[in-house]
Amino acid sequence: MEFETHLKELFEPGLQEEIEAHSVLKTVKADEVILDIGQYVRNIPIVLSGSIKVMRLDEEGREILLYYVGMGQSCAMTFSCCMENLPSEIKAVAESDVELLMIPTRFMDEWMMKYPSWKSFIMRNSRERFNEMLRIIDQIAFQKLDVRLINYLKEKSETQDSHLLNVSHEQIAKELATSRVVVSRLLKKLENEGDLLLYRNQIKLLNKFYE
DNA sequence: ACATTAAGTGATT
DNA sequence: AATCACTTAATGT
Repeated sequence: MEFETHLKELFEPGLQEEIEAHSVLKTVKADEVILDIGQYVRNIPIVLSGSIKVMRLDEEGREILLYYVGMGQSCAMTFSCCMENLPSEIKAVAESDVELLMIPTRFMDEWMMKYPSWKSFIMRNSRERFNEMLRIIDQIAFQKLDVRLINYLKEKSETQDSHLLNVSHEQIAKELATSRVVVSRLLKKLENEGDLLLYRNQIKLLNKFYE
């Protein structure tokens, strides 16, 4: 099974033996709940095949997708939960049929000290997760600002009754409560898409902008 | 020619 | 998205 080959690249020999000795292989069918909110984490899962979706519930009990955990990855939330022995804040469901390697949480501390590769595995996972969620948040926030900027420009051209706006990126940033760099990037994107032209202290809105 | 300010970019968090 | 650090372009003196 590719479980062996995959782990050999990831962990040093001593740790591989420990994993084999202490972990339990578990297979989960698609749509099966692996970890529910409020449950205590007893095992650190490592996904060998398939993928898991991790979500949380909002006030109305609707499910919000946080991220997917794919092969060779582990769930970052379980790390923090099991360290402090706190109940899970998240719900994990098998997206497809999944093969999991379940490692009892009691090995966390010990392996952390003993095996550099375990530590970097945990670190890498946390970082990947963090970056992925950051990207999602940025996309949502970015779209909001994108719309706000476009509305701002439309309003401005209306009140000034002109397609040529005399305004600096810095001024716009101030009005939209953001940074100049962000405005510059957004405007640059609009320029590349052919919606407007940029000059120093001036922005020319093209016909395409109003479509 | 030199200083100052606006805008562009890449990398990081 | 925000911030930093740095570059490049435009303007003013």
